[in-house]
Amino acid sequence: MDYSKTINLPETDFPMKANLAQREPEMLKRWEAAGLYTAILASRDGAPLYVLHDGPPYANGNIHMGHALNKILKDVIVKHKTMMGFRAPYVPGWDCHGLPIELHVTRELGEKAKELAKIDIRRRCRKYADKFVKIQMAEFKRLGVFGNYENPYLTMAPAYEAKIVETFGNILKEGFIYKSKKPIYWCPTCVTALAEAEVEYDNHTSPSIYVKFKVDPSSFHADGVDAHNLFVAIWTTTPWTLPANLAICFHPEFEYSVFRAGKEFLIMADGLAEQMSSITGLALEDKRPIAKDSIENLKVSHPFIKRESKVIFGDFVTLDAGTGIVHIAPGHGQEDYVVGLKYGIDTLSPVDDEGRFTDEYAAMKGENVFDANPKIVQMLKDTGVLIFTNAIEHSYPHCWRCKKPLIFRATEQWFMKIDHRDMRQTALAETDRVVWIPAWGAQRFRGMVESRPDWCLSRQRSWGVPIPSFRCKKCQANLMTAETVLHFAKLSLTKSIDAWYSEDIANLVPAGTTCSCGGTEFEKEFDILDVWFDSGVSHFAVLDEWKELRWPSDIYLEGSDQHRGWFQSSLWPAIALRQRAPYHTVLTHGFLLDDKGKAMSKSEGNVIHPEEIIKKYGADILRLWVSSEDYRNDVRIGFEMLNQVADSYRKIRNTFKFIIGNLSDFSPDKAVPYAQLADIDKWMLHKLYHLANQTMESYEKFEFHMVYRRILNFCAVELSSIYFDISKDILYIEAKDAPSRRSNQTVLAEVYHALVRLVAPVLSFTAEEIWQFNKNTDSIHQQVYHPLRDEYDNPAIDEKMERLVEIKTDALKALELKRKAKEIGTSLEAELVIHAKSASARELLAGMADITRFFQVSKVTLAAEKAEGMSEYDNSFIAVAKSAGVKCVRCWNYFDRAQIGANPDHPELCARCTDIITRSSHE
RNA sequence: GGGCCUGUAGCUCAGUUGGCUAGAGCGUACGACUGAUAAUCGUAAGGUCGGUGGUUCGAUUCCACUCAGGCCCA
Repeated sequence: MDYSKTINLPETDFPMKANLAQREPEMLKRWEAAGLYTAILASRDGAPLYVLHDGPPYANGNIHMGHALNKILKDVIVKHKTMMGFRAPYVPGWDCHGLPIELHVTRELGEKAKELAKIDIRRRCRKYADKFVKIQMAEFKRLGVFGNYENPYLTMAPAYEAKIVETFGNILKEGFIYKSKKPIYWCPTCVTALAEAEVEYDNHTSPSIYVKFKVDPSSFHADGVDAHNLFVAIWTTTPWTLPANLAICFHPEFEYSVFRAGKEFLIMADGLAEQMSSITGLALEDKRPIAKDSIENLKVSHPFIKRESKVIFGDFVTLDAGTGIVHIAPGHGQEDYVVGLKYGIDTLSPVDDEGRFTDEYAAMKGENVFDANPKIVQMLKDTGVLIFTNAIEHSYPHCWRCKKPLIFRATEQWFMKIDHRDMRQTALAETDRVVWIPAWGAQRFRGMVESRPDWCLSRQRSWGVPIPSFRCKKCQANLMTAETVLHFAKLSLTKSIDAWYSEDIANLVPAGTTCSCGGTEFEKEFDILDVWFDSGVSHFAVLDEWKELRWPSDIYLEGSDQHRGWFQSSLWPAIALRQRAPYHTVLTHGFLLDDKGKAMSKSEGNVIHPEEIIKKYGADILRLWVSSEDYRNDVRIGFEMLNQVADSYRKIRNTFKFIIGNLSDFSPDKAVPYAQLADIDKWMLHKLYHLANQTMESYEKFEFHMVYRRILNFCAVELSSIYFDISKDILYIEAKDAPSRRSNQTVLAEVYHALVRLVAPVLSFTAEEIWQFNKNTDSIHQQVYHPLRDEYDNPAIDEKMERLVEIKTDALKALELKRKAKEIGTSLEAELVIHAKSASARELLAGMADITRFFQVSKVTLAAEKAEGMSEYDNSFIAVAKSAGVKCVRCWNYFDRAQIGANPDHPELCARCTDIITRSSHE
């Protein structure tokens, strides 16, 4: 007779094969149709709020793995907090203004771009950004990231733009904004400022000159040195910047000496003397080291303009070329500018928009700086301060558009003052108050806050929020007050920000605005705000404005590059206006690298796209992968890892399938009270209790890789390998409603309810699939974590089971030997004789009710002493023998012949199976 | 060149204040089962804890240097 129909095999249509690539999009449709995000928030009405404020990705291009990592992490946090019972809204945002988009648009337009008005460029940029917001939104949704996609925040939305202007106005009102000069890349041909990204490096031939700066004889004394013939030697490839020279810069740690060159004496770095000699042919003799304090005391004058050149120090000076002393023109070089700020040196830049000298260098007024180079060299020669000249070819910045060489030139820019009203101090205090994860973020951030210079807020571009400053036509004075800015902010709300470009200036300033000179006619200026300011005020524009949110946020979560970026650009406006940081916690993740630990780049050809992974594996695998990595460091990705994660996924999925299948005839009313459960059931609940607590704790600490680890281990070891394997003898074999079977099912149901929720923040699709498979009408994501009763916590049982599992481990080794010897196949064919080493373990074994089931053998004999034929293992002595008994064809256990077939109707069954069969056939 | 960070089995991660033969899961090999079956179970083999030097009775854990890699500056 075929008894296989009489056993309770797991029964379920829950598919083993996930087929995520197909099933997930269907799930997304259902979620969307059900308005799930809104429903989840509604289900948390009145609950405590948890605000994760989204850092806006740039609306340009498709998303990459970095985006996927970032958004999935955010989503896991939001879903976890929701499971914890919080109301955790998530408003995604996009950064829409800025150079990359403007460049894209203008490059596409080509020559036509020059003819288009700013407002037309802006219109095209807006359209372009809009397109990618939509694309990225769809991509984020596909990852299973829940959020308010109906009403996201866009930095180019009218209300947001108005908020940017308003915030700028408020900060101006508090006295943080000032205008000053700063050097930037400038194309004299196109008459425009250029951003770093628009600069192309190409070879260019420049004059290479060594120039001497005269030292005031009263400032230096040394035996054998004629102080009246003493010079500091410098080297430069831009003679035209010499009229703007205001200082010479030494390295604070290099060795410098006075060298005799004929009748003259030159000061330069020891390390470059030889190189200079060989280039210039100048013999440098009688080296006399010169100490740093002597250098500090030097008074040096400009080579051809009657003024002092200040002696300063900077560690950007190198020994690669030149003299080890750098000529400093703060108006014409980045390093010059920075070191100039430090020493309080003026930012002189006597060059106009077309690259011609101005009144400030009257001697060559109107002369193009590149044309002026040879003239300056000639003049240096005539004045007798030129040591040497030739030409060199080197890499030099060029304009991407006209391909002509660029200059670095100081222009008027708007700045936000950092050291105003103790803002830096307040920022540092706030830095200490914020929780940084990982902790080293605090140090890194602190260092940046301590040293950051004033924030240059203005850009000479088209695609951004205009700085509404204007000029008096009469006296040319610059006019911009809090009143005029706030007036425009209001106006932009009704008329759109583009009014700055389209409307007459008279309509944009408050009525009656008058310049101090009495002028009432104005003209607009067209600088825009740094896009970092746009996103930096998102906490005002979003947290204050969306009714479901609150200022400040609980957490910001971005890549660690944002320590310098968004975390800071968000901090300063917040400190300036509210004296506190807009976040309580700042969590950072590392960068995505390829499987060898190298950065991903197109040129390396090692880029993996999220789309690729979703197509091949599904979003849940990608999400599970994210959770498997310790994202606080850089994370590597490769197909080996993804395959591993896919294997883990299958383990978890099959665990659920097994549970579901074995619960097919179970309902809560059939549950068995805790007190009546068998030890192993209680043990399982104990393990579950701790798994749940530890998993939730790991979520709380944002250690998702520990969540992954714990759950996977639990599924593989506690459940699959131990509990399920042992329980099958009850679940399959016993009568459907046998108390032991109902006990198992009670435990399985608890495991199910706890586990499906614990897994949901990560495996969002699969958890929902499981949940809805079980005829639930709501979403798993509306649930809270399954509460487990404290009575499940049972350390005594745990201790006991631990000891028993140790013995079972021994037994498995013993059985494996027999299997290797081809004496047995399944362990049920074997019998064990066990003598545990410790008395306590012997006692435990003796007290076991289901010892053969636990060891999964047909017979266990407990020996009082170690006996002949036993082998030693870690915790016991064990002998294994092939059972001499007969197999019950139903339960597959082996019994003495006498115990089989007592009932003639069932000659091949053991007593237990006979009993089960006969009783069920009477029903 | 500077600031910060990372480097434990093939992979992903654990390793409490320095102290027993450095752990886990996965993968791999071999095997069992065929009543979780494109599943499940078992056993086993894998590590000079990036390298060198130092402190210490003793270091994966502390210090210095170094190599490789990352982020941010210059």
